[in-house]
Formats: sequence, structure tokens, C-alpha cells
Amino acid sequence: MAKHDINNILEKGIELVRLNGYHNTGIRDILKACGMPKGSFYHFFESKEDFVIRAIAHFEELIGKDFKKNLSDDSLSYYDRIRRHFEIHVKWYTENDYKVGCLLGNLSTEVAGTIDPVSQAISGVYDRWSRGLASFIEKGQQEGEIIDHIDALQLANYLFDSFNGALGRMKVERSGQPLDHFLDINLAFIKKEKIAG
Amino acid sequence: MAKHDINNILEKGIELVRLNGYHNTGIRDILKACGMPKGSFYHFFESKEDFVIRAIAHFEELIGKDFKKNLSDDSLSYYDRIRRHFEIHVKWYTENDYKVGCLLGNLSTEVAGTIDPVSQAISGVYDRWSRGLASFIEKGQQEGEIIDHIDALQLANYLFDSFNGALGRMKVERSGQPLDHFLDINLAFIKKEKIAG
DNA sequence: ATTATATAGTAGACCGTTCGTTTATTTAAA
DNA sequence: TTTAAATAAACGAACGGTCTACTATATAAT
Repeated sequence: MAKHDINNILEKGIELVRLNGYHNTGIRDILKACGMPKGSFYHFFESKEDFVIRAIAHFEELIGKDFKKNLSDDSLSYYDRIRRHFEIHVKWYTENDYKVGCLLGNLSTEVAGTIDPVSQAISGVYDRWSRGLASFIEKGQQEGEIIDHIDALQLANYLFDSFNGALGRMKVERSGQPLDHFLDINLAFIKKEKIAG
Repeated sequence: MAKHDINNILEKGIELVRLNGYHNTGIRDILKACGMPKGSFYHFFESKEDFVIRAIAHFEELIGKDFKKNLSDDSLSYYDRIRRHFEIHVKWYTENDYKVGCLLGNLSTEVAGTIDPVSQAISGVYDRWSRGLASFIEKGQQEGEIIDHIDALQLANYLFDSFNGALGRMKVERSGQPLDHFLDINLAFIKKEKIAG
């Protein structure tokens, strides 16, 4: 009798939802990916919706670890830390052939308009991530390398929402170009220009 | 025996997909919205996929009309025309309680990674729209009101992708704030600052 | 130490409903 | 009458969820 690790279930489920979306990922797909019987799924989760809300929390944890790591490298300026963070994500999407989206971005578009608890879970994650990023933006503003006529939290939201928009386009074009443009346009816009002489 | 207008079917289908997404919109939902029997659906469309590709083309036509109208008002500067265009869209989403997304944005995120013909149809529309918008951006660059260190077509893509990102967030937060931020941050970034004497 | 009970997890059949599609039939137009 | 358009009904597969039976392990009682 096989036993299953809940984290493995969540992670396999996240992969599937990132690739196929929520409604196009059936419970059976997740079961197959985990080699698990259906009864076990309902032992761990109340419903498909409960599953995805738990998956969102797990995703927040996974990405949250990277987030802290990427942004805490003291050898880089604050702007360069932020850029590094997004570059690492761009690399990941490139390695996945531009077919896989961000869990939260997928769910935002697909179900946030219709399933309120999912909408609320995503909102909470975005709020915490934005605040986290904003604290680094604020330091960049204090050091004079990031524009400061716009509030740091707003700039953090600007970056997250814009990146999600770029991810959607990446999937359409099956190309990393929208992500590169994010780095070179969207991100570059928040960099303060050094006025020469 | 009722007869059905294909444009009505497409428009009702578009509404449903914008609200519920592709996989969560069944053929029956569309039939019900049109008061049409199932056999008739397959008389008009080869498959669900064929339907949505036709819906994309129809959507392009609908929005394309507004697009030309919004951007051709000679009494406004080019930048203000572009802003007017997006303001009109922001108003529409507001009137729909922030629950409805953009057809192309929804499909980009939900199926563009998995259904190639849909991905290609969307890509074509975005390409044409971006070129259309870029021609106005270019004029704004020539008049000196829009920044010109970035190619007009890239700026057009920047605006479209960013707006889609903002729409996704709007659905999560059930708020027009992300859209307002798009106008006041994303769009404002392309405006050339008048350097005071 | 042994036995009994509780708990956690597994397994898979079943349920009612829905899915997109196809086939057969009916209706309308030429 | 024939052809084209539209409809109705059936098809096979799949959906999320429920339920019953079973297994393995941990805990409690003797």
C-alpha cells in the first residue's frame, strides 16, 4: 500500500494547473500524476476547490523562499537584485518552452472572476508579495537608483501585474520576447536615469 | 423552427467565455444563451475549438471598430487619444463589476499554452492591434509627446501586455484600481516629460 | 507482552450529471 | 422532387464527489 506525501500531491497538481489550467485539470489527472487512488484525494482535500486553495498557499511558500534568496544578495544594488529575481523567473519559463504559466496568473484570469475563495487566496498572496518587493524598492528609492515620484507599493504592483501580462503573451507567442521586453522596458522604467554632467 | 444569426451566437459565446473562461463554458451554456438546439451548433461550427477561433475573429472586428473610432479624434493629441482608448475600456470593465475579462487575455492564459490554433489566432490579432496602435505612438513620438528611445511597436506591445496583466489583477481584487494604475503608471511612463525651462 | 481499539490512509465502485461529437430525422428552400 | 439547412436524439467518455470496504500503523487496555 503506497503512502503519499501531501507536498508531492500539491506540487504535481500545481504543475498540471500551470500547464493546463484549473478547469482543464481533472482530479483524475492529478491522481495519475501521483499514482494515487481517488479515495486518498478526498482524504486529504475536501474538494477540488480546497485543493487549489491549498496549492496556492504551497506555491506562496515555494516562491517565497526563492524571493527572499534572490533579493538578499548584498553584493548587488537593490535595483539589480530585483532585476535578478525576475531574470531567474524568465529563465525558468524559458526552460519550460514558454508553455507553462504562473499558477496565480492562470487562476487570476480563469477563476478569480467566478470562485471567490480562490480570488481571495490569490489576493492575499499578491498583497504579501507586493509588500515584500516594495520594501526593496523603497530602499532603492532611498539610494536614489529607483524613481520615487511613485509609491514603492504601487511600483511593486506595477511590476507583478506587468509581468503577468508578459507571461500571458509569452504563451501566445511561444517566445521569451515578451519577458525580455518586460525586463528591458517595464523594469527599466523604474530605474532612475543618471543625468549626465 | 427558429433561425439563428451566427453573429448573435458568437457574441453570446464571447460573453460567456469572457466571464467563465473557455473550459468552464460548455456548449450547452452557449446553446442556452442563444435558445438554440445542439445540432445547430455543429451545423455552424465544426467543433468547440472552431467556434472559439471564429469568436476571436469576430471579437477582433468588434473591438477594431472601436479602436479606429477612439484613436481618430483629431481634437486630441496622439497621447490623449491613446489614453482615451484605454479609458473607454476601463469604463467598460468597471460597468461589468470587474468580473469579466478580455476574451484574448482569458484565452492567452487558459489555452494558448495547449491549443496551438487558438494561440496562433490570438497572436495574429495582437500583431495587427499592436501595429495599429504603434502607428499612433509613432506620430506621438514625432510630435515629441511620447518617448522615443523605445521603438513604437515595442511600446504598443508593452501597453497591451501590461493592460492584460492589470485586467487579471482587477479580477482578483474585484477592483478598478489596477486599471487606474495602468493609466497613471504604465501609460504615463511613455509620456515624454516636458522639461521646464 | 499481547490483544483490542482507534486512526490514518488506501482502493475502487458507484452516482448523477455533463462533456463534445455524431447520427438520424425533420423542415425549409429551390 | 431534390437539395440544403436546421434540429433532435443518441453516443461514448469523462466530470467532481460520495461511499463502502479494506489495510496498515499507532495507541490504549489488559
